[in-house]
Amino acid sequence: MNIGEVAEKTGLPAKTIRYYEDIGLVRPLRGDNGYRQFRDSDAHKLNFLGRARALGFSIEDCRDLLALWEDQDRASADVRQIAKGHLAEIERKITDLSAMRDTLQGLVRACHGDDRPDCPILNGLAETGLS
Amino acid sequence: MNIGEVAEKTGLPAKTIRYYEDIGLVRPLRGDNGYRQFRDSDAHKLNFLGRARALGFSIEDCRDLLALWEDQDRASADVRQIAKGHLAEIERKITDLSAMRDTLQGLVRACHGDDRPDCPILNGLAETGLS
DNA sequence: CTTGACCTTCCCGTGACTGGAACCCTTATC
DNA sequence: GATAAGGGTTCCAGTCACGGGAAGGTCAAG
Repeated sequence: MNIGEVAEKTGLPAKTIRYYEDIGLVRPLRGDNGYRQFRDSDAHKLNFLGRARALGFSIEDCRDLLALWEDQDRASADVRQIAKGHLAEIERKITDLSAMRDTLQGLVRACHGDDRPDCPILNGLAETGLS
Repeated sequence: MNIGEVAEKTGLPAKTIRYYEDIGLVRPLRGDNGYRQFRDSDAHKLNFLGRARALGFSIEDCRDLLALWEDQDRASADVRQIAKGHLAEIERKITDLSAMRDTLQGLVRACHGDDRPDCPILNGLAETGLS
């Protein structure tokens, strides 16, 4: 099938699929007209990639996961290792964002938000550790 | 003061400070030797920028916040608007990441993670919406 | 034969920096 | 006066994972 069809099936933009070929994640055949010809196995790979990306895995993680997926002799421990690492990263981000949210919420709540210039948000941002 | 000193005071890397000058967020003077000369007001601006960036505000938000900070006749409502918009963005990110975490946690828990190839994580990623 | 949808490659831009090369200035030491 | 260390300067390239758009080739329908 052509790139448009596989794009629709996988939900990935054609641009993204071309990019994935560029970096060697997928290797479709080529027809006489130069068009990419995707096999079912290519579509399944792209589907896998789309799901992994949607879970926030980096492209390099995806590359490793794909290799493990293809490897019938893999150890599930290797997969789990990658997933746990990524999970930790996600949790770190959530922690960071939650801290930002809490601070920002405090400032927003303290600000009356009218047409006067007095503003606890700006005061909070201007707080100095400078000597 | 020179860039090294203001970098230490604000906690921002010198590279970042040069970048901020490049994009017009701060405009230090120049000495006869070509070195940037930062006034206290520059250091305070950079401190403000560092705090706003640490709360995840984009550079363009920072630019607007800085302008409001400098404007004695600002309306605090304008500041609050920016902050609330950013807060909503943060909350959206937290929601997205939490969904990823939940899915991933489910997969990781289901995976025994030993030397056998059978792996619920890979199975989960391979699940297809393809016909 | 033409139209329009699809495909191709190629190059630039994104955000917010970071790293590195090549070079200049200042200060201290020998 | 020479030299070395530790500042500073500019400029260019790279990051990550694509997206936009130009210029052009291909295919099916009318």
